[in-house]
Amino acid sequence: MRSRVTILDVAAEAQVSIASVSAALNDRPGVSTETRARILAVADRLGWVPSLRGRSLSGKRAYAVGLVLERATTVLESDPFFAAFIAGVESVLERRGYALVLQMAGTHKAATERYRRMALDHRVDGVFLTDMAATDPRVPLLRDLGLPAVAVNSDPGCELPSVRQDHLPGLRSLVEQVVALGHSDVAHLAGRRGLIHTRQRLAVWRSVLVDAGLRPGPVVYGDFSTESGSRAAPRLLAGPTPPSAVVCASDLMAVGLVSGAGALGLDVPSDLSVTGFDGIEIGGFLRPSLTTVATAPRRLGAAAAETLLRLLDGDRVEDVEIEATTPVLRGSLVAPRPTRSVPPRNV
Amino acid sequence: MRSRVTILDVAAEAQVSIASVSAALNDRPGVSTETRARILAVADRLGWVPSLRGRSLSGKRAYAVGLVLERATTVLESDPFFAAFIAGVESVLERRGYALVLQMAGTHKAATERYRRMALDHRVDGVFLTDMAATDPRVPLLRDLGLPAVAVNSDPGCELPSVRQDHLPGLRSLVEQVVALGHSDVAHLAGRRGLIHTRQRLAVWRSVLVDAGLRPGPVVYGDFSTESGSRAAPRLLAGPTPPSAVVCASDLMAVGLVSGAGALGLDVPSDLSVTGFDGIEIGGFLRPSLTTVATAPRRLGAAAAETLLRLLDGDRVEDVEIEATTPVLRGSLVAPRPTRSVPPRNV
DNA sequence: TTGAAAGCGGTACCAA
DNA sequence: TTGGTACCGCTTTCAA
Repeated sequence: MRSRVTILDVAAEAQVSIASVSAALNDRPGVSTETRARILAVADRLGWVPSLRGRSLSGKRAYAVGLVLERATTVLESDPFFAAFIAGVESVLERRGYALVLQMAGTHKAATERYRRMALDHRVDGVFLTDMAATDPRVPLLRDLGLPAVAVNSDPGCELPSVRQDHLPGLRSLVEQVVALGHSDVAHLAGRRGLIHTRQRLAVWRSVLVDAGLRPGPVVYGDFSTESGSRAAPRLLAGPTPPSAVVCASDLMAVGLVSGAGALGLDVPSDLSVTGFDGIEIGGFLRPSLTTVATAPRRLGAAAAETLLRLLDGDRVEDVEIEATTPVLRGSLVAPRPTRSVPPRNV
Repeated sequence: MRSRVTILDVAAEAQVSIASVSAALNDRPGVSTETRARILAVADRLGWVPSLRGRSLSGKRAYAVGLVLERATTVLESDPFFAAFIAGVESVLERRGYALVLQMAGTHKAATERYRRMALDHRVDGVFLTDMAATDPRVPLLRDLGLPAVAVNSDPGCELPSVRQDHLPGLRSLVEQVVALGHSDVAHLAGRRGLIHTRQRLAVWRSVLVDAGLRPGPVVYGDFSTESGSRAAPRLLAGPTPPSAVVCASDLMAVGLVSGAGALGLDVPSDLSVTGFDGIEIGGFLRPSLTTVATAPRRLGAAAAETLLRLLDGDRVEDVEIEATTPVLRGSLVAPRPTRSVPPRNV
């Protein structure tokens, strides 16, 4: 683990001062073209790579950004957003020589502490905020800490620079499709309480139904996990007049709900239509295949990283909005069976 | 972003030298008990957190370790190992004040380059190696770079310190169960060629069948993705005498295979039994529920992190083996239908 | 037990 | 265009 070669070695070998080496490497003015060429050649020959440690201490930059994932481990393990988002972030960071520091926290409190430490010990230059809550305590925290941050899918009024993908169009169009098929009793399996997108999705679901002159069906909150979807089934479907369709706030919950419905003797889609949200790959391979709303976490990650880097560069940044979500109609959504309790008119 | 408070402030406030502050904070001898207490009290009052930058430069430690994930983005997005492994790693790192630097690479070559850079610019003190190939070029690379590393599920002969979870017991027991149910024509949907665990799983599948006096069925290689499982269906099942059971090297491929079989008019489990590997949560909620082998990526991650930290501390480390995998028998595996081509003896 | 001072590997200012 | 040099914030000798 000897990295014997430092800027001093390069300077000596090229017979210049370290100041010149630094300037040459960083493409700063003040070095003649030929000196610069000589220095770079020597650096290359010696295999010199500037040490991040020295550079960080001196330059006041960690060349790293942070992401704290805050959710229960079990949920996280199958989370569809996570990996794709990070892949998008990484694709941008890599080109700029930045690294991603990933941390996980099981609780709100733990996550707060991780952010605080990352800022205090200067491990990162900025962070991403995902899973935004309506009144998110991390926003004032980061302001106090002076740590640059980019919020992902935050509320429009959020004071932080934000990147967003509009959930509404895809979901709205999906629920409209549900209504168009003839469903009049449509329930909602919502996400975790308090999260912004949980509210957004609930609001859209409700508004489409109301606009269609229908009464919104029951709402049950889950936590995005398959397990929570399964658990929600009895509460959602056990009544005397169960809904004919359930719009779920995540694909995993939708899968769980299908499973839970099956345990109650209800078949999807013949007895019940179910839709998800996220567009996880596996949804297309299930039986029935899962109707859902396709999201683009990878592009969101890339946009978030670009915004954060721009912020760190001191550029003015504006909120970014990537293309909206789109509905994906598949087998788990069909027209409802004719209701038996309401006899046909022409009898 | 002013962290005005440095070791100098603490030293001044406590009226001691910075050397004493450093010694006190790091629990080193050479400071009297009362001086130490006073220093710590002042540090606490001032809210001083030692800067990683100064510490790293001086102490020759980055207090970070790296993980380069090397797989196609699409596969990664639904990878069941990934998130859980990282969660396990993080749970250990966090307690020691270490951070995880996560990088992604789409190709072998890109991954190699990321490892090289991480070592050369001293961003991390050590790395994890996952998805070990039989002759893994990263092993000599890291040796040359002098970067400490821990291998995950490597070959027994691997020169690197390793943590492993034995795949064999769970899979062996599962295949035995398949045979015991009466399947005599059992195929295998293997993982990516060249990976160590792909070979291991293939070998176990084969040996159980051979030991039972059966001829191993066809083998098709996939890439662990759902999509690849679906694509494998025709090759695996389209022959004149399709197998009655397929043992898959991953749950996602198993799900894809079930889907692909359905497209060929084959129902699981009535026409075909399918088993997976990994034990992803969603498997228990599918129809039919997925028979699989449960793995423990989280504990593997924790063990890997502990081993790596020990290695960085200069301690002697021995390979770690966590508890073996276990089979999980569920609905996708049933006894084969009586073969029609072989008439019952008692006719 | 304490403190002064020399690094660690860069960046950047200021003279020459 | 160059080189000398003072930091950046901490760790770690080595004297006092």
